[in-house]
Amino acid sequence: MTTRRLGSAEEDQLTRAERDIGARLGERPFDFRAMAATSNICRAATSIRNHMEQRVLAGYGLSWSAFTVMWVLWIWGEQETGQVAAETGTTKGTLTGVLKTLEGRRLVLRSAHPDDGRRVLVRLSPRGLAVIEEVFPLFNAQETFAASALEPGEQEQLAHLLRKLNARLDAPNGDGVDTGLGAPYVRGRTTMGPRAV
Amino acid sequence: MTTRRLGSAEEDQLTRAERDIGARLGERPFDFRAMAATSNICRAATSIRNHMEQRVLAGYGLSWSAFTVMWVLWIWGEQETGQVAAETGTTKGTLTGVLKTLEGRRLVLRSAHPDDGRRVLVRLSPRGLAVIEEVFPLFNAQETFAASALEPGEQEQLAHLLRKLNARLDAPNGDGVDTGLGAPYVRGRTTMGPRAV
DNA sequence: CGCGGATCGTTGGGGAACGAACGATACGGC
DNA sequence: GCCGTATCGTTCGTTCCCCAACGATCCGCG
Repeated sequence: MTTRRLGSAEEDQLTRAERDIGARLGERPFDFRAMAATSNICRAATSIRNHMEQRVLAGYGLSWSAFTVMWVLWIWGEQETGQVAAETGTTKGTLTGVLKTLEGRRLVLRSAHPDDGRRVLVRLSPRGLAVIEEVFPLFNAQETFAASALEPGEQEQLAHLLRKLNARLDAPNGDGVDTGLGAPYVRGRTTMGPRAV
Repeated sequence: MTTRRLGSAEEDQLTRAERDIGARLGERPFDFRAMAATSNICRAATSIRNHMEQRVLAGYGLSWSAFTVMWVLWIWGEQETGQVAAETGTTKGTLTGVLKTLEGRRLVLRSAHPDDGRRVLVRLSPRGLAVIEEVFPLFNAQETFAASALEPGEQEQLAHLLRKLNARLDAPNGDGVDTGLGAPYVRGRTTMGPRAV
């Protein structure tokens, strides 16, 4: 093994992919520390989400987005749809569709804003409340399973490091219009911008 | 506003969302440690991916999946499409579409397997090689930016913790058919072969 | 050989998500 | 009071992705 740029102390812990990458790119001046951190974040998030969708949410016919919306309404109560969109990390247009689905299944209720005719308030229906109160314990149990690879102190340290990283990414360029309350289980975008090349 | 700068002391603390969650669910016997770890992973991954798509990939008209495929071909060279699908974490069907797009843009080349008529080999075209060699340094520079919220030692520790967590999630039930080489920037769900549920 | 089962890549349908454009509503300058 | 501007939620068109079939190909066994 001829990799030397990567951390030599804990090479035993590197994944096979990371070793191959070091062998392929090790001579180039890349930031392998940052690469290891960010790529493992992406990988972990994908694994967690797949795990949850398959083990918990599929049994209730809930998409990740739908679960996230219900979670936000559960924690913070009735809200305007714009706030929910910001907190769940989706666009307003997407949220309209998600809410339509949830409303069709009688899990959420829409109501007009008392003072502002443009706004719409959303809240969990009694049935939606029952669902999230049943689903989330299962969800949390799977979180426990995933985190059980780490000691409690390690779990806290992981969260601590990620919070610092998130603080940097959430507000990179000014303007205090941050993503709202910062709901944890955010959902990401998928599209790209203009076509080039 | 840029004037609203949180002191580093506060950044150690929980996010506003986490405090609200504690206020809302604190009385219930949930695993808040695991919740903090997993939810911050999801949040960080979303932020990273959005950041990369907007700052780097959009300028080249590359989707995250397309970038991941090109990255795999860059590191591991010519491969069968099935291997690429497994390593990038997409289904075979999705990969067909991605490869069709990339082939239409002359970034990858398909060729028949010499021995097995069912299989198809994929590799980067010279133009695709030029693109990934131009894009990845920019990508890595943004990784550096994201990770700059942490000290080098913290970056390594973060990667270390995530590797342990990934190891647990990647092979929970040993049907042995792991996800291949374990490409870092995985996307979507890994092709789940048999019906597990 | 020849046939049945297994494996591979492709296809088509449906769901999710984004961005841009649209009507409806609220607010402020005149 | 009125009209231009801003904001809010919805709709529309596109892109992306998963999944369940499907045809093509390979392999083992009689």
